[in-house]
Amino acid sequence: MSKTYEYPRPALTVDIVVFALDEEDLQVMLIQRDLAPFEGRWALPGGFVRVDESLEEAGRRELEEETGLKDIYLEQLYTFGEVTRDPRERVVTVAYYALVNLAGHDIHASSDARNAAWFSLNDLPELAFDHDQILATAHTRLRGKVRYQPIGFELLPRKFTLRQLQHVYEIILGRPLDKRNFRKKVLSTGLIVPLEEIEQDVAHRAARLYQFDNRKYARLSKQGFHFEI
Amino acid sequence: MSKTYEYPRPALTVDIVVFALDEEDLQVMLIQRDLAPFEGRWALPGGFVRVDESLEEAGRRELEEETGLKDIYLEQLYTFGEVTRDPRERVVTVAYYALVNLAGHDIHASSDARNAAWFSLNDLPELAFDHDQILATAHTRLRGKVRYQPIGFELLPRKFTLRQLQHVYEIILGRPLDKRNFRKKVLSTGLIVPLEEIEQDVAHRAARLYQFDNRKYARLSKQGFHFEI
DNA sequence: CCACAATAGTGTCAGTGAAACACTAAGGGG
DNA sequence: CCCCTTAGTGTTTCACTGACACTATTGTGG
Repeated sequence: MSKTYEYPRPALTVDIVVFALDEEDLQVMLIQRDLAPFEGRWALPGGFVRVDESLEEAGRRELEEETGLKDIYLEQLYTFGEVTRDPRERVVTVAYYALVNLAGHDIHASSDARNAAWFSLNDLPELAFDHDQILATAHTRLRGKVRYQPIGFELLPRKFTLRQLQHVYEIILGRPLDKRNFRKKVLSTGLIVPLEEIEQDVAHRAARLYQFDNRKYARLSKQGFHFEI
Repeated sequence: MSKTYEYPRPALTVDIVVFALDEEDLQVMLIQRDLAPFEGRWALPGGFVRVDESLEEAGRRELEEETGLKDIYLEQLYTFGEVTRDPRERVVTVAYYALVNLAGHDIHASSDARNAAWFSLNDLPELAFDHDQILATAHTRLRGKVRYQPIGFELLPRKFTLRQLQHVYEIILGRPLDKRNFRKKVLSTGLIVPLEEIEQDVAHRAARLYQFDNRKYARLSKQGFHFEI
């Protein structure tokens, strides 16, 4: 299986920043390393790109192998290629970020028996390699992107209340939003459709459930529509 | 110099989309290939990443080797890694885009004796590999980015008239802008400072020259300032 | 069953920014 | 000196943003 090349090549990996949301704040999925270097440190899930799979395929495969997550929103973030970012040898990594809703997915211990866990962005352990930098880049991108692309929905279940949606935006943007203005703006896009359903098992007036209209968004996007919160 | 690895590795390259502007439209720098595959076809400048240089260093090195361009605005675009994008073997490429002003740089034939030339985006030859896709991605990014980051200046000489600046925006955005509104908006940022100088050798009333205040922009950026046209 | 607690849901007004719009000023060329 | 070309300048209208407070509904507990 070994292979010889005329010139030395950097190793190529993918790393994935998986974001989720709980009541309090943004969470990120980390894996505890069981090998040197950085043994015992927490790191982003990821691994080597095989020669017969695309970068995104590699990202999805590694994510499922290490955390059990699949069928999630995944987008390329940036490629990190500083010469010394890995102490062993030259490693270039293509970073992706992913958004999941905590309720919809089981996160299980990885197949490699490594430890996988969610961490609040406000309470992170020290990370291996340059993963703190990758994470910071992902966080910045998320904050920027959420304002002009409808990706907030990826962090929620398919049916959600406007309160939940506002909460998503408040946590990502890091500031409170006005309820009435938020509802006006969101509904005025026509992309959030009300359902004939209300939330269940709450100890107060139940809120109406809404759903994001993906097809309408796809149609509008092609016409140069510009979503904005 | 050859090297053996336990597992096969994709080759890693960088490709650069260099934009410039003439009176009419956006131009891109292409190189005519003198080797198979796609011999004789036009392609983006680029080449292999060495193990002892970062990705951006590789991009700048290749660009200077192949086109003579240096000290220009360069930013990472996207990493393309489809399995079959190169017919020879698995090649992953980190794409960058660059902005230059035509007047300020000499573009010379490459050291590899390959042919380098500017092409209008509206009149492109067929490109090698997936370079048409890379170019399209770069064009989209440029159009998006120009609206909320002051990169339009990179396409102009250091001293420019407001007419020239408006022209840059009109060509990138692909639509005419109102002269008075444009001037108001641009000047209201305080980042474009008037000089005690006017343009020379024009057959009509000469316009005042302006200059972008990089230091002020850097200062404002840190404070979360949001440039927008 | 009634009072309370908790969240859902709704409209207006003021201020700000965006877009539309046309004329006078300056300078070179013939 | 007339003409051509581009520079340079303000106002008004309209739409959108942000600030702001009360009533409605439902479950809980005494």
